[in-house]
Amino acid sequence: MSKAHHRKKHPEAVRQQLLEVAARLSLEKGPGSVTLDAVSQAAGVSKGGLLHHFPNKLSLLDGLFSDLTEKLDRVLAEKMQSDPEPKGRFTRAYVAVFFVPEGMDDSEQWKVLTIALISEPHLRERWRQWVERHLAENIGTDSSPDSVLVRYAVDGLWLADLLGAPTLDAETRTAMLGRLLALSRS
Amino acid sequence: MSKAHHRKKHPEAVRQQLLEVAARLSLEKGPGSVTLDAVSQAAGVSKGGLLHHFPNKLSLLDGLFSDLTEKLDRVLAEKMQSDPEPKGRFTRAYVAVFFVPEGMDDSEQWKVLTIALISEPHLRERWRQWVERHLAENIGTDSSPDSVLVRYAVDGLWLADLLGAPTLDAETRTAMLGRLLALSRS
DNA sequence: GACAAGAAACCGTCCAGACGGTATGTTTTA
DNA sequence: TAAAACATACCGTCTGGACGGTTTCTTGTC
Repeated sequence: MSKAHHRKKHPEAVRQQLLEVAARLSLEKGPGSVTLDAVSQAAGVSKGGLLHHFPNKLSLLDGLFSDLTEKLDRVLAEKMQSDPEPKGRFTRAYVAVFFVPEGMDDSEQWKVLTIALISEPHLRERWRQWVERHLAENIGTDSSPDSVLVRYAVDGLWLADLLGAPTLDAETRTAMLGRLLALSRS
Repeated sequence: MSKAHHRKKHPEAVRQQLLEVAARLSLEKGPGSVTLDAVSQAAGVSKGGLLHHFPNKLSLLDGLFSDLTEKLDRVLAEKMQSDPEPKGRFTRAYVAVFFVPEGMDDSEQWKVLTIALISEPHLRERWRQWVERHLAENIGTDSSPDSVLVRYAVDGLWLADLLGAPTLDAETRTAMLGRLLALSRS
């Protein structure tokens, strides 16, 4: 540490920075704007540097996917641990993660996942596996029709946010949150 | 009319064909594969021909958007007319259109809308207006929290389908459909 | 701890192909 | 015959990625 003035190398930080930039670009200017040039430049790295960390574009997107789902898994696990009631535990964690007021920085990053998923058919298979895995892991506690419905509703609101549809007023939003949580326990 | 043997030109048909091809390509190979070359070739038209109907790529996507939303409006209006109960009428039409078993040809085409929407920031504004308009038109009958929730749930299932998530079994699906319709009336 | 030596991190340039779009035809229709 | 409906040829730019360098880090050896 503390050799900042020596311009020490921080490969892991650079890698992370590249992923973050890719995510931000995709979110702000659409997935079409995620080019090797744009990403590397915005990350303050040369294109060669980028291609050192990610040998091709697909592996960059793949890395982004892994990064995001790993983070997501951690957050979900965290929320689930602090929930005393087993029934609907996963669903409530899901709600807590995705059903948040706009602008919460955390929520922004998951949006990228959806965008990447839709624009890259290749990633869909990985997503399918993610869903399948979590469904199987929580099959005892979160497979009631109501739980399923709750998660779908969250996804819907999620999508609406992503597409910039008119925002719900805070009141309705709170009411809906309560209802969703209630349904997760029924 | 009836000059079919003369190989008459059908500009309107060509235009439609171009839109259909663009939609199919976007759905099957991702929005990135929607290029002027690919679309025109797959539609059996030269690139110049395409650019005659749509002076640039944006106007092609814009045309696709208009085409799809107009069709959607027609279908929704149709469903609403054959629904005797005013309360939740729009929501039920929405459910009927989007909550259908996979493979129904009609549902495929709406998927393209979502894909285009996500990948083209420019179209999002038009979408916002579409949503706003329909929300305003049905504000008396379809603005209860439950109606909103139903529509979001449909959107969620919709997104799951789009991302190729594991399909619901027919049983659960039917049950959910019933529940959604019930909620639209509450 | 000095130092060689290889590995990892990163840079800059170049290229082939794809892409959106223009300019200019030719045929068909009204 | 004028305009609409196409086709053909072409251009400038961008993009993914290959490649050969240079710098920095790590590791083994004495």
